[in-house]
Amino acid sequence: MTADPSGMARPATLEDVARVAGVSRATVSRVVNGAHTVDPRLRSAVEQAVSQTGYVPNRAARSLVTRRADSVALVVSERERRAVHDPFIGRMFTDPYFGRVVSGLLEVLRPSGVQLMLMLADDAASRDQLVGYLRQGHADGVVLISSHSADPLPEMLTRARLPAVLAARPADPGPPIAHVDIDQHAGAGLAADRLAALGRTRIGTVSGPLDMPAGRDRLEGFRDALAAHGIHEVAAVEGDFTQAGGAAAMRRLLAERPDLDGLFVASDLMALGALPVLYRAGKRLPEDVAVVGFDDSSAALACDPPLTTVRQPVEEMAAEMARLLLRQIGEPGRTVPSVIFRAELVARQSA
Amino acid sequence: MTADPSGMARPATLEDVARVAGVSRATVSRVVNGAHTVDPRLRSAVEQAVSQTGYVPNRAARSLVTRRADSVALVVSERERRAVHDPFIGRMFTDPYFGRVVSGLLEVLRPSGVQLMLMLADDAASRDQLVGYLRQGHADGVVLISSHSADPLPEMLTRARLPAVLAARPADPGPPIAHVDIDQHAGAGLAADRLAALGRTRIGTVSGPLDMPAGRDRLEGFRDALAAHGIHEVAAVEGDFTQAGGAAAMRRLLAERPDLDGLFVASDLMALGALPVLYRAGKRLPEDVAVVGFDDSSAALACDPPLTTVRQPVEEMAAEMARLLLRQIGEPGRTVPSVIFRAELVARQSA
DNA sequence: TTGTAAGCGTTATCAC
DNA sequence: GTGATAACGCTTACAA
Repeated sequence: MTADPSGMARPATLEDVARVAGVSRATVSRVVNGAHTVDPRLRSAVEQAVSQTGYVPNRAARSLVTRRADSVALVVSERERRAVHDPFIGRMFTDPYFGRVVSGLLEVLRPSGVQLMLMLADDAASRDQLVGYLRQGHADGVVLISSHSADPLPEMLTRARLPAVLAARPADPGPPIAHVDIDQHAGAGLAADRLAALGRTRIGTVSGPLDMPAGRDRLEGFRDALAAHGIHEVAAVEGDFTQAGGAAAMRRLLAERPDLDGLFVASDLMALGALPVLYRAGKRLPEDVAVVGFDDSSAALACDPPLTTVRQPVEEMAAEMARLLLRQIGEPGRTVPSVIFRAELVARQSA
Repeated sequence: MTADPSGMARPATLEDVARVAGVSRATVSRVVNGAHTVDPRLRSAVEQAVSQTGYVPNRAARSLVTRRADSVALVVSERERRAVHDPFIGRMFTDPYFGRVVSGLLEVLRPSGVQLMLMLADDAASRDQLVGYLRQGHADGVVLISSHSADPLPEMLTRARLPAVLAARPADPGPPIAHVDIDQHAGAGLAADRLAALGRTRIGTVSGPLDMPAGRDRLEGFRDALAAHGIHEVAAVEGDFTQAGGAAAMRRLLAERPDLDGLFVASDLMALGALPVLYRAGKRLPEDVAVVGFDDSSAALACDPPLTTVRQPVEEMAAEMARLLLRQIGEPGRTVPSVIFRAELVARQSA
């Protein structure tokens, strides 16, 4: 950063550093890459030259020869956008879940010097382009957040032999691809246990989309645990994991089961939409209706009263995804195991 | 994608395509880059060879020679993390605002074939590293979301002559750097107008952090407009733009001004935290207290009743940032103007 | 342990 | 209009 009077000088290259330090390019390269086979005296000369010139490696040049990008892509895969209703792309981006994933990924990626690229796939063309980029080594691997189980991307990534980790269990007849998830079935069971422990018997649930493994698993887990408590009848309506969808589903559920006293909403965000509907119907929480959510996202605290919910440690899970991905990138061919986290109930005041 | 029996074959290069098409590398490069100086017959031969081989340009190689990365960085700049309370980095990531920005940026960037990298700067070391990367051409420009006005990054980017656009007005004695913002002062005035029109006179406000231009401008704009309505006394407490902070500030405000009948909360997220505090104090909305928020984020709809608020078209603003940045990248040296959007009141049921 | 030199895949400057 | 050919900045055998 020192000798830069012209203001817009060309960034220093390995060659420049070598000249200043009085060694060869190769030696500088070794020092920069932390090789152990360098004379301590030369090393410190090089290190001084590096800071004197403000040298930073050119990633494009490095990438070209190493065939690694030192970056990974966070791919958000969505259904095709609905032209009219969604003026802007990426519904997922405004879900609190997304930010938590980013935070967890960066926690691990940053210390490793790996950059994070953000990509959106929402139709066949964008998926093809995406896989093309990745096959070119533009990114070394993929963390995939998929919003629907018919998504062809996991299959495409597997076939292209690209390191990838899914942010949820893949769809059932899917490729064997590493993923990080919580035990959705058991987690939903905790919600059932809670309602049963409170003596609630007239049970309803706003489920997630049933074409997503998470939606399906939570509904089944809830039902199974309820059955174990001797409750076999449960009114269920399908939501879409959005707040507005939660409100709409709640209205239908209430029409179907006006006397309900125990409610499981399969995501906090949907609960945020559902609660006002309950209030408008004259219900008090938790006296009239005990409500349990799912996620333990910021939406749970946004509820009034604060929502009792099933905690999903999204940041930790994302950090684990990053670790799995880096390992997979580091040891190509070796398949890494999936990791399933345990869910736990966070008791607050709604149930 | 056709001739790929080995599964993990080396991606096709320009050379490969040239061989298949029976032309030179240079011609293929011209076709790929859309040059007009190529014979239509050769062009179509090349195009066929491209799709036959599944060729995708290697960005690293291209970058190396063009000195452009065809990517921009979304930099989130935060104060140093507080070791104990924040187990994970990037508080900004979980703000609904962040997702909206991403969505708006991608809307413009994607069609331009420009990738988005996500970076976090939260201490001196990370800032230096960041500027180093960028000076190396690792990204062509920066969209900066800064969470505090003492942030040295705008200054650093300006000095390094890096194309950059700020997601808000820079701090007052700051570098002349392009930014996109709304007219915060006028926007907050709309909130004041609304409360005045409703006949409210015992006014309070939960402001944003006063060390941020947005926080300061909204408070001043609110006060100035109120004064124009003949209301000169207003109780103000400082919040931090988070939900928990909104709740805490609301408690202090209520202690100071228990009889208040008109409230302006400088962000919807803070309002989400403030409302339950009001309810617990026995206030009804909007009868006892009329409340106006700011942002028109998803949090406004999460409020019960739905929050009357000042709309900030974040997605559109982010799209504009992307456009400004691309223009700045395309015409180096030329400074682009800043863009100030108009705020508007969205009337719902809280005021 | 250090230096030399050969690429990595692309664009761009030339002659043709 | 097309084709050689020389960079771009780096890593990595291989030679010394």
